[in-house]
Amino acid sequence: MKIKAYDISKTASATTLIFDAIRQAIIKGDLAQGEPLRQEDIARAFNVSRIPVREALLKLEQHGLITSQRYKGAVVAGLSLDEASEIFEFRALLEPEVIRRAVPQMSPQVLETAESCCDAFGRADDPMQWGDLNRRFHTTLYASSGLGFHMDVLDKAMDRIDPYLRAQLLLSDGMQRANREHRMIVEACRAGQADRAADLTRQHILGAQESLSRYWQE
Amino acid sequence: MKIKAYDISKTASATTLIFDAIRQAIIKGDLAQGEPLRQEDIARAFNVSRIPVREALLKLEQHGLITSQRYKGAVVAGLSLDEASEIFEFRALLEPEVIRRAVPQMSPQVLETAESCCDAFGRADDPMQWGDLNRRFHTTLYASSGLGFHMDVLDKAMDRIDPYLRAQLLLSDGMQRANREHRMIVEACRAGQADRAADLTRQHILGAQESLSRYWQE
DNA sequence: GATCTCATTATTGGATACAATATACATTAT
DNA sequence: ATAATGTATATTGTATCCAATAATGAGATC
Repeated sequence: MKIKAYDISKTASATTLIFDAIRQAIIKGDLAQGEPLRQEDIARAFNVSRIPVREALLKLEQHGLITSQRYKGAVVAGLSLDEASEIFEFRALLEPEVIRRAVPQMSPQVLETAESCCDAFGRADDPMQWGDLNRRFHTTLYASSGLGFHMDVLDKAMDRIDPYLRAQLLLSDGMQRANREHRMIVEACRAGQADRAADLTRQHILGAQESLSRYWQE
Repeated sequence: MKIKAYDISKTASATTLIFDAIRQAIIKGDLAQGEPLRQEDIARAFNVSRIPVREALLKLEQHGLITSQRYKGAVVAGLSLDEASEIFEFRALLEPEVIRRAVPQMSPQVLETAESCCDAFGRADDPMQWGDLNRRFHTTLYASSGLGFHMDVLDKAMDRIDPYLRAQLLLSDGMQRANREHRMIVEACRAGQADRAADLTRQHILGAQESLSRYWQE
């Protein structure tokens, strides 16, 4: 079983815990696309019945992380390069607006956290951490925007594309460039330059997309 | 094969049917915000057990149409003016891009369908039909874009805001103006003017938002 | 009268059992 | 041998039952 199965606690519903565990496994690439997810197997792994498992799978399907067919079960969703590109473009459209709104609201504490992500990002040598820190960097800045709905759909978009983003970070200068661009974005935020932060964010995303697209065909 | 095999409604699961029914009820305003949704009641209404009902409620929660608390149940989600405005702005950001991509791909048939929506819109006197036709008008045009992810999140945004959009159509010149603007959008599409269609769409949405905001305050 | 237990009830979360469907394999007919 | 058909098995969908929790109300205490 490739899913990390915690023993269920009472604080959160079983459904939520199972959802989180499988989501992590997919995002980190532990579960490859197309991998089937059998209700019974998952239920055994978590020491629960199939009911909460089914509800977790339903949530995963809504997030686009799995696809399921009636009476046939669920598999980890695949993503073609075209679909990945579409989601990159979606992010490139949305995130500049989000950060533009966030900049005027950013507390020093938020900027501090973002910079600590940059520092840790530069020091980390575990490729898996890069993905986590990259994601935390962006969500930290965006949180100040106060935009609930935008963030909801953005989270979904990031979930969907996360494995590809991690792959992009592993490319020759992927991590180096991401680090450079992150620091420029923070700088613009600290200076209160919302438009510049928005523009840098847009280029940051489109750059990652292009980088991934180039290296895709080999 | 001479026998035409209609698919009995076995194709859809009970969960799906319940989800659709409740979604419609919320979108059309039959269920007011804050209205509690008891699993047992719904199960009786559909002659099923609570299991498919719970799964339908989960999907509705993912769509943002209801909110639920552990051991306390679900209620129809509310939406403040601020939240509604955010979603209008979200749509204003996304839909111009979607239609811009759709215009070059539109078949004559699609344009025909869109115009038939306009005609029916003008003739209809039932306010409830306006909302349906308005929605169908937009989704018809957008379908040509081939953007799967964009449409997914857009559907969610439209679901969320639909009751407010219907309210806006009921305002003094809401329906008249919508009709006018719809025809201008179709015209641009037919002429292959993607940028113009995008711009008109943006103004169409922001106009509806402003109209609703003004009315809201008095 | 107000408020604080504490039992009662209503409602949701989850487990078990059964029904519906798909898949894999064996069997038969051509 | 190949395609069609029947059977067994695996897997999902749903119903029924029990457990955990929240809402309700009656009586006790001040």
